[in-house]
Amino acid sequence: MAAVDLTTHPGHLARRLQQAHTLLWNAMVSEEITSPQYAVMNAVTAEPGLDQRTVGERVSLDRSTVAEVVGRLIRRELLDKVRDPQDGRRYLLRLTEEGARTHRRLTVRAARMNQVLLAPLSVPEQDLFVDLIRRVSEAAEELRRPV
Amino acid sequence: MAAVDLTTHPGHLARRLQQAHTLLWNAMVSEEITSPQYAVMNAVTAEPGLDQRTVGERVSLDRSTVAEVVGRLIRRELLDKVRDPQDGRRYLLRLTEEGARTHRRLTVRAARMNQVLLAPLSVPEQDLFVDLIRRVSEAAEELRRPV
DNA sequence: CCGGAATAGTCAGTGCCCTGACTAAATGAC
DNA sequence: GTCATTTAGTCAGGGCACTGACTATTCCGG
Repeated sequence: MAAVDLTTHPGHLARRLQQAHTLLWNAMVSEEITSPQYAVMNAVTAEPGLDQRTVGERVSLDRSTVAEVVGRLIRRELLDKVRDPQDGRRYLLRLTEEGARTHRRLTVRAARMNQVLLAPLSVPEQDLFVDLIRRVSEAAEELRRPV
Repeated sequence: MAAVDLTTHPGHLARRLQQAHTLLWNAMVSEEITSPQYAVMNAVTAEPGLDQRTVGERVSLDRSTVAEVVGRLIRRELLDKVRDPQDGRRYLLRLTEEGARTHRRLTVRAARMNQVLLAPLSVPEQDLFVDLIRRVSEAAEELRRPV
């Protein structure tokens, strides 16, 4: 015995929240473009010409994962990658025409999906929820810094 | 332009919360046993002799993922798997001696880790936080049912 | 100017997570 | 009792996410 109730463990709940989100994303936003792919497109929309490392910083992904996601977006011709003439280590990222169109389309759908996802909470609870998650994950990110 | 602030998207925040949790888990609970592996061990502790499908139900994992996680726990000799003599389709799962010991050890550490993870929130906020995540993910799980 | 440190990206390896197709076993309707 | 349906588990394939080792380029101190 001595088993624990996992529904009191925030880590376990975070994983289930993620699952719920992915489920809803596939149903209401896109079956082809995933949420992390959208996040990368969104970062490049905000700051065209970003390099991969900085994109990773913006969306909270490590270099390897960014490289994979970027690779997939390029394969689908939603993203372009060119060497920085100023710094031969960097690649500069930019959305293609189709990438920009896709981003706009998904932005609308993602907003609708967020409403459905948070529908079980009242509006003030929704704001509180977002605030609490943000505070917890930001605090934990600090612990990473001094590595 | 027309980029969106991802810190208002609960899905994105959920992913970051997961990252934060994994980071803390590795630092404070175990580098070998992952949180999903612990969840499976915990389910088997609560109900020894569970089959894989039911374990998946208890910890919110699909059959394929359970099979992988179970496989890794068996390789580490923390778990045993035997055919159900009553039903030749099922495998019954049970912790080994070492598995039970490991589960007890990690339970203590996980409790400490949860405190650290939630430390940025006041105690009433912590309860609220857990309640809100639970409500959102449970509601989304309902949407899966009628598949 | 040159050589060592730092930086951007890649690659291999591990683990989580899902879907869809498949196999083997059990069930149940006739 | 037999055959179609359901069920438990496996497997292939795709995507996310990390670490640690490696390459190429840039930067910086002397």
